Amino acid sequence: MARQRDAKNTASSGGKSPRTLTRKNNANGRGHIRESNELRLLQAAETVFAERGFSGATTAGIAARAKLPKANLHYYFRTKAELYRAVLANVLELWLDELDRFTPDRDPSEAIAEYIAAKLKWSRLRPNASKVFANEILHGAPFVKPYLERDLRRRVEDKAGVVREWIDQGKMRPLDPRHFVFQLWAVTQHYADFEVQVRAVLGRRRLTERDFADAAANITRLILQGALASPPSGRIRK
Amino acid sequence: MARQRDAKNTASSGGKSPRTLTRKNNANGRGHIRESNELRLLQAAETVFAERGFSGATTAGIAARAKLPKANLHYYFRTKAELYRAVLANVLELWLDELDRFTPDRDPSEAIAEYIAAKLKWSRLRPNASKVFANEILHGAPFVKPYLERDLRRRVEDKAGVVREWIDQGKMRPLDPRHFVFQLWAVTQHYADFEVQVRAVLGRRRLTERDFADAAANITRLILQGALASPPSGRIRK
DNA sequence: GTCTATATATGGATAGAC
DNA sequence: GTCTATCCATATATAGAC
Repeated sequence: MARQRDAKNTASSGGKSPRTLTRKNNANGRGHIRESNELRLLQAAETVFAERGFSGATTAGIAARAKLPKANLHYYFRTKAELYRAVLANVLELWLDELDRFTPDRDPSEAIAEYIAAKLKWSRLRPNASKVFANEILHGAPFVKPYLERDLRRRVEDKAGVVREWIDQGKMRPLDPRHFVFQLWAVTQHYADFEVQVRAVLGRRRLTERDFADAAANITRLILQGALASPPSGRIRK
Repeated sequence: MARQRDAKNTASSGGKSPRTLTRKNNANGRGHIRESNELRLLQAAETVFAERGFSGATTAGIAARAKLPKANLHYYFRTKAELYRAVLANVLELWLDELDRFTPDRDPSEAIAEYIAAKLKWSRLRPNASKVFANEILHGAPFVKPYLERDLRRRVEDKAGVVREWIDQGKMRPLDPRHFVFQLWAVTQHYADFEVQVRAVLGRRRLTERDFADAAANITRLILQGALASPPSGRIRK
């Protein structure tokens, strides 16, 4: 019983666990402690899971980074796996809606450019979120496989339909929409997931905003030139 | 310091460790046992490190998969880290020379298409090698950072020079050569590293040769259309 | 609701028999 | 050169005092 806590309630939604209602955390504004502690743990966990992976991360390490005693962590999140799930849920929520810009009525060049910019923005602002997800997928998606096979698949199918419409309208070159989405994901997330390598090659101690601007410009040009029906060349335009 | 064994000696080069020379492993053809055992351990390790990461992998698990007792593993590779280094060295060797097709005199469209095909081939044939490397980078490259900062950086600088020449010759659009290389890496390695996600979205139980052929076709078209100076449109050609 | 102290498990590494 | 038995460190999780 009271041992089962929902991973989702930590994902910034307001869903309080029953236990929260016990003492001093209602109308008058209490429950701050729980909320702020959970948030600190989630942030710490995002960093540590990104740096060390699931197995490499230790609850002691996460707690230390959050500046809370280890037992406290286990009070808020019963197991390491539960905390990990909560972190993953955050990442998915972060990315989920960015593909929504793909609608048949929009200009593909605009929608695609915006999507690239948005994903790169997350790679810059939340590299650890991206890394945790990458690590999860890399190792066979033991936690999020069902999500990939249901929700993500549908979502991509859906947006693939939009891309097909763009192609039919003569706005894009003929291409496989699903592979196209893979390519968008790959090039944008690369700057978070392979950050160390990017830094090494560019000779940077840290990636600057400028570097990300360069990346955005290069990616956008490459993708748009590569995928859009070239306006100057004499393609059929309805 | 005698504790440090060179990672490279295990990487299929003939460099035998001193200990190898003790009993029955020279001219007359012995040392088979060692060679075959090391090979089996390396293959098992590649799989297990790919599936679980460095911390998640256990020497017991690797030994079990290689069908050798755990102590045997520690006989051939003193520590888990040493075995891991050997696996990494294999991957690097695998990829190292593929960029060599980039030479100023070659046609960029050919060289680039070949490079994409080669990297995709490795993603198909040795996905675990790619995953081990991705995992290493993801977690800050604790083992290969020096390699990235010296060898890899120089190599990319070198090939960036070639791309610049191609641009100057009017064969490619103006773009940042280093980011261009990142994009090649990202889209090709994606099919190994994010394989589970690709499978989920495509609804495959396994990726087929056909899937890789589709990926190759889509990537090649996108990149070539995106990066090459378009012959039909009226760009300046020296 | 917080934290110290600890039970229990697991894994890396090695000693020492064969 | 091989492998069983074991040492020791570390990690998850919880009991129980505050």
